Amino acid sequence: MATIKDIARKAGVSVTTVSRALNGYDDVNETTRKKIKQVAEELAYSPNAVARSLVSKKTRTIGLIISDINRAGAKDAFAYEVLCGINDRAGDLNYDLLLFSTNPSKQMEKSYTALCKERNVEGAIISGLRLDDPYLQEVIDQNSFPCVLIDIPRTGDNVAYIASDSRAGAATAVQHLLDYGHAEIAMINGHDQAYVSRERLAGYKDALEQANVPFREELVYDGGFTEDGGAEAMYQILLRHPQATAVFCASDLMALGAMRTLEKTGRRVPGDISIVGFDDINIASYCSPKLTTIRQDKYEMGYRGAQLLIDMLDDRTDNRKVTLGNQLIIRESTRNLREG
Amino acid sequence: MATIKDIARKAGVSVTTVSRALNGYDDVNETTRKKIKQVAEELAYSPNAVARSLVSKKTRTIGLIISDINRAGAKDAFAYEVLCGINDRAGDLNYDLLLFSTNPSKQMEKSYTALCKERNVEGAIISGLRLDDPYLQEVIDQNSFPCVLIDIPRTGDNVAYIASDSRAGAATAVQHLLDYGHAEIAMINGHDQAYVSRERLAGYKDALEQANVPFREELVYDGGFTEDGGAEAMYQILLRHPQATAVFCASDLMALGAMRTLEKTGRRVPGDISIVGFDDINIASYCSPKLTTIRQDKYEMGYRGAQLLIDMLDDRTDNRKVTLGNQLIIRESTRNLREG
DNA sequence: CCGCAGATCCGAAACGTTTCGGAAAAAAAT
DNA sequence: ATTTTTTTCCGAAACGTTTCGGATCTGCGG
Repeated sequence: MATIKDIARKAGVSVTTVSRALNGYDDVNETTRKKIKQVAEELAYSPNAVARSLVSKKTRTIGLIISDINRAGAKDAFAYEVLCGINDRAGDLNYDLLLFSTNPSKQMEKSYTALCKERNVEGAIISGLRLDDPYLQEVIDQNSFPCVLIDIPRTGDNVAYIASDSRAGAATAVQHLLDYGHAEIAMINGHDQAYVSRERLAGYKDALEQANVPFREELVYDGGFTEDGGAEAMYQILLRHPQATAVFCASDLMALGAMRTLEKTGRRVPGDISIVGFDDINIASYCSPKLTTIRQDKYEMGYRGAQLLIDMLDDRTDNRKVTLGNQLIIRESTRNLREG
Repeated sequence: MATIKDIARKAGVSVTTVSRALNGYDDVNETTRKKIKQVAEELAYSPNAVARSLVSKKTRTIGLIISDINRAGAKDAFAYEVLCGINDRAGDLNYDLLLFSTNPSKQMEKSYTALCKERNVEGAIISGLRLDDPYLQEVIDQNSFPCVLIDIPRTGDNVAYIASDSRAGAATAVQHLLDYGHAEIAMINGHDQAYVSRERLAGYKDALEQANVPFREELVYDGGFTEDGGAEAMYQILLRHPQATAVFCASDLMALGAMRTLEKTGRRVPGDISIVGFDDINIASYCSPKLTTIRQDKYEMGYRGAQLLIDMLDDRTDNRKVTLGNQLIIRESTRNLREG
């Protein structure tokens, strides 16, 4: 590996000059610059970013802590789409992404903060954390690097977040069912350590209240955000609330599980029961019946999240909260009881 | 940011001792070690990985060049699943992942080799490259870091690859159609700069030859690996080869496109035409009819690819080629003409 | 001929670690 | 009491860059 010193020696100049020549400073004669560049070429010189970072204190790297990058997350490609958004925006602005090996199986020995500090990333984007994550608070309190949280509404001096408006989205979903004349609407939620679950439950209540339908706690089940959990919750609903005509699911994956249960037990969707999901995952528009759902723009979350982080890095913003809107996509899984 | 020097000063020892104490060397008195650790704690010391890398020449980082991480790739989550596999294995072995910002829009100014060398990654995994990628050859010829290619069958001193056996997989798929009594089988391929396309075409020919069915070039169309491309290719097939009773698609996404065309034109799958795909993407088991396809274990590709790379890093293997088997998954999109 | 401005270059320090080769002190062996 | 070993420590160099503060040289106006 040729270094700047090798070039200096061979070109008969100092390392200072080589550095300045290669970095385009203007206090170096064009002839020497040519010469230096040529020598660099001959030696197949490649700058050492590690050494550079050490002195410049810049790594041009964004740390990524995405705890839901795993096999299970392949169906709803939530993490993936967020990642794509981040990757695209970061790429535009010439930042590389450092994906930390957060090992979910054995508990981590190092905090997220420690990881980021050690590696000198300039900022970090964190996604997929539970509210009870032991290291979350430390991230929020820390003050050494800017940080963007995805779907976790916490802010700090150095911490911003980007989230989709789960509450309004859920309200829209339930409103849609109410508009279609459904009165007894059950809900399959995720789990109570997810921010989005809390919000979606709140949205569910909002819509009911708006329509003067009393909220009944017993109509809400947790499906843990998994397909199997959704399927299981649906069984409970069928058993205990046979009068329910609609179910609002806090994720499409759980909605898919619920539909599986309904199919197995001979119910028709939306004939007997209407289903509305949340996310608009890819499968939603291919399954049968096609799923009515609330679309979240996950790519946009990543893209805007990366932008937000970089704005913070450059001190270009004081904004610490970004909320994205969602959209109701009506497909085939909901039935209008008021028509025929 | 407290450094090792600060600790040394405050603890009244040399930096050498601090370094050795913190790194668990045994030539330091346990009392001093305690003291040093305590001071480190007080100062909230966090080691600087950049400085460490500079001298140790190790970054414990694997470079990732995955050119198909983008929005379009969300449906077939190929890149995603591979990434998950890599992430899991790399995480187990305590490597972090550096995702390079390969900007596909504007042509890149730096080669993959240059990126990896500059950042001092210990090795790299490359996926999603076309055979005519201008920088591919350079990677293969380079000798400065080990590299694993995914689905690109090229090797070198420092370059290994992992691929799924596309040829055998394709042959199995076509064989399945032949077994079901189909005689005129069209094919929708990807594009000719993809290795897998070439292999799948070869597999298609293999199966035909095996069954003494003459290969007819005009039955093969390119769909560019996109859903729309598949839909378009299907129109061509319907128009020009109305006798075809089955289509083998080189990807599930194109198969989905083809089914869309068939539905629009009033054909029934598998009643009128049988379809078999390739990949087994998530949607394949949810769409209607459910898609018969060849399953590739993409997660496994990533996982084993990471393992292979790390083996190379540790000089633990001479193996430069890994091929994974595929599996025929029979669902609902193929009809057996021999029964009823 | 002097002084000065601009152009071009360089030495040395700094970034935060690791590690080599040895030194001082304490303990053990002779 | 002297030598040898062991334990514990440290100085200094090295990794490959950037950058600060000059130094040297050239040409020009006065």
